[in-house]
Amino acid sequence: MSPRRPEQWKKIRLEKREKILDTALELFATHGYHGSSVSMIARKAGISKGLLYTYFDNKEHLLREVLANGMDELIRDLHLIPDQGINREMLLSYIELTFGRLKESTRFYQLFFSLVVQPSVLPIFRQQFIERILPLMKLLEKYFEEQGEQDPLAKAYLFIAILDGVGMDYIATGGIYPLEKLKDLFIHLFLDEQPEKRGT
Amino acid sequence: MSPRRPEQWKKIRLEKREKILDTALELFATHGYHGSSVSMIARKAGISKGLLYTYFDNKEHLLREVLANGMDELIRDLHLIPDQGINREMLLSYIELTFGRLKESTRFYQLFFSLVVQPSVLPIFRQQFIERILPLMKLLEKYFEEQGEQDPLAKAYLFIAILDGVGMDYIATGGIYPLEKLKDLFIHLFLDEQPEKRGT
Amino acid sequence: MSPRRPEQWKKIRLEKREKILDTALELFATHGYHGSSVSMIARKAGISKGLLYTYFDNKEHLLREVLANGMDELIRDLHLIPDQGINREMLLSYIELTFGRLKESTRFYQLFFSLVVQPSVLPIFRQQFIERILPLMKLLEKYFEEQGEQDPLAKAYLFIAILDGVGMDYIATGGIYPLEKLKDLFIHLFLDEQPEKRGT
Amino acid sequence: MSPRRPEQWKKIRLEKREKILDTALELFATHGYHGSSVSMIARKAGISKGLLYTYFDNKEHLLREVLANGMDELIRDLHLIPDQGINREMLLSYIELTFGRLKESTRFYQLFFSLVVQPSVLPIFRQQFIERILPLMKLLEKYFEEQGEQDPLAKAYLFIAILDGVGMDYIATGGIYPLEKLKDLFIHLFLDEQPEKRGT
DNA sequence: GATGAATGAGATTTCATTCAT
DNA sequence: TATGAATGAAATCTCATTCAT
Repeated sequence: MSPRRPEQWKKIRLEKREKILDTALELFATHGYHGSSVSMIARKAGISKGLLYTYFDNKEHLLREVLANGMDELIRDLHLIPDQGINREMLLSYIELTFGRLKESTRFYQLFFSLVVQPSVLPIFRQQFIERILPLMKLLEKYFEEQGEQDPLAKAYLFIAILDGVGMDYIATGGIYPLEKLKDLFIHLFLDEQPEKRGT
Repeated sequence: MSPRRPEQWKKIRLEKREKILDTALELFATHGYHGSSVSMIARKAGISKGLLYTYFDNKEHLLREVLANGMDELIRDLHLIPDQGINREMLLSYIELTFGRLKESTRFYQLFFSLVVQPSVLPIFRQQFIERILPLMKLLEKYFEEQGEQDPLAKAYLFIAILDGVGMDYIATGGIYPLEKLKDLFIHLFLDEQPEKRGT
Repeated sequence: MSPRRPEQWKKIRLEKREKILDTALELFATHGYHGSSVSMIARKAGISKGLLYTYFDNKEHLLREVLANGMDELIRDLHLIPDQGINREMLLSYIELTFGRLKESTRFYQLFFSLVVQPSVLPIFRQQFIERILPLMKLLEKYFEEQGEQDPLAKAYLFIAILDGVGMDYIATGGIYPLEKLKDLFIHLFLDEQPEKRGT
Repeated sequence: MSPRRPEQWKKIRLEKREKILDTALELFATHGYHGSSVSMIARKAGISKGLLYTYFDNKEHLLREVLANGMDELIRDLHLIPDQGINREMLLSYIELTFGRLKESTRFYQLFFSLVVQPSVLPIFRQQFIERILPLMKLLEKYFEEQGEQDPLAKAYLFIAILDGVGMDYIATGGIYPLEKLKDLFIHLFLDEQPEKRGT
């Protein structure tokens, strides 16, 4: 056997790392962090426990990496620049992307929600989450303000709540959930409605 | 000395049982089922591990009882009779009650959501949950149909999604969440709107 | 309710004590000493754990009493006086009684055998047992010597071994064991045979 | 450094497994199944409790393996083929081997007897035991029939009873038991006797 | 006399982590 | 790099015994 060149080694390591992260995501998402043992993860990933510990310092670090990994994927191509404000088109594309990601990365959303609901598992997580969502809230508030909403902040909260609620219900019910319909209804609700007509 | 009378024993047991259930709910909700040890629960409830096992056969049974207990409280006074259909007033009262319960029984909602998202912890739970929510869905669909909605089922899904999303966000953010505002917005959205005006 | 007279109390206590001993015998015999919990015994005897401890100091004492009780029953009417030697008639009656006791007190034999085989459970027991069986051995040896046996001690050992073996097999196989036949064969073997004819 | 080769791992595991089985046999035999804790076994075998569970799924499985192991040893070289019947020579060799095994594998016999007497510990065991002894009974019955015995089945029962009784007494009394003498007497009883002379 | 709640020690079992090879 | 044996702490659960009433 010829010795592998450095970049080959690197590639192998990266692939194996990815494999571990995927497996860990799946197990953490379905059984929870405390409900998934390192042995289970290693076995399902097809490696030894010992090797896993050369990739990740410990179980908590593994969880952090799983989260970081998933977050990166989640916000890929999702460029909402806080300073510039958003328009109707940008919001539409944001919604489309978010619903798409929900389908692609269901597992990650599942883990995500479980950690949001149960923050004691990884205390820093909730803080990070709030920090990340605040800029979005600001943008939404500004957008709804420009649209002439009476209470733009509340509307922003509602926007987020629906995204979260649809996500949770989609995860809870699985394939039978009418995700597309909900998306259309959602878009209709936030983009087509003419708020100035309300109350007249 | 005379032994305690049966009703004395009963009272003692009932009170202690309640205490254990409360403690377990709190810990299961914040740390998750696997993240809460029986020792923790016993210590926090001020009793020995051994005694806990005279009240509940095992940890899983304790969880089931916690759930059953919470469910009972959740649906107390919430009489939606499937056969008769619902009107505006009944829906309003349902919403008011649900938002109220969210505030009163936040802990239970937290546990509830975590189990919905992570069904492997207690597999029967998801099934039970779906069975319980189906009648409500039917009622909502019928109501929205009578209101002249184009897609009443989707609207019903949206209704549930918002409740879930608001609940989750309220739990995730704690006291700072503008629950009352969201309730008003929610009521406005589903009860005040005149759908026949849409698109005109 | 009129207060019970002292002898009534005494009678009640004695009966309850008997009930506990019976229950303990049954459980110790079937599940073993370590396999039978005090709770099980109390529940099956229809009393509370606390009461049991007013009758017996602790679990080991209970076992001792069970053994003493059973032993008394076992050797009732079985008068083999070491000094006087035994004759054919006495031996026959001893065999008859022993086989009869095996049927009556199967449970006790079961416990007995289990303790003989596993002496660490109650260390004193083996010693007591050996002390009790030695006089019988002496009598048997003397009897077989008088019968002209070549090796009377070995014959005595065989005598005991068959009793033990039949007892064990009877317990192991239950009702289907042909105890009567074995008794006849046994009697024939030790009482009918004319040893002086052997080898001629 | 290179990892251990598979056969090295295998050898290590096999040896340690044997060590655990030996220790478990000794403790189960002397203190009984319920009387021997996993901690005791692990400590005596010189390993941690945790490691024991990588070798055996649980305590009951350990007991089963101990039994299977011992059974294999017990019946090694003991070929009694049911179809062909047995002759005097084969029976003699069977007796010799059995008495030999009693000496070699005293511990196993001890465990064996305790489980026969107390079947609730491992319910399947008694059934297995009966199934294994039935063929032997059949062979013995046929042999004694050919020898002209009046009641060959009873004689077969007696044969087994003596083996069991001698075994039990040997275990109960330890080194002082005259095993060899009993063997000679046993052989004399079943192989030298001329049954046709009886009753004349 | 009688109850059964209560305990603490210890039982069985699991698991994150380390280590020799 | 990779293995899986090995550990010790901690998890779930049991049980002999005590105690207030």
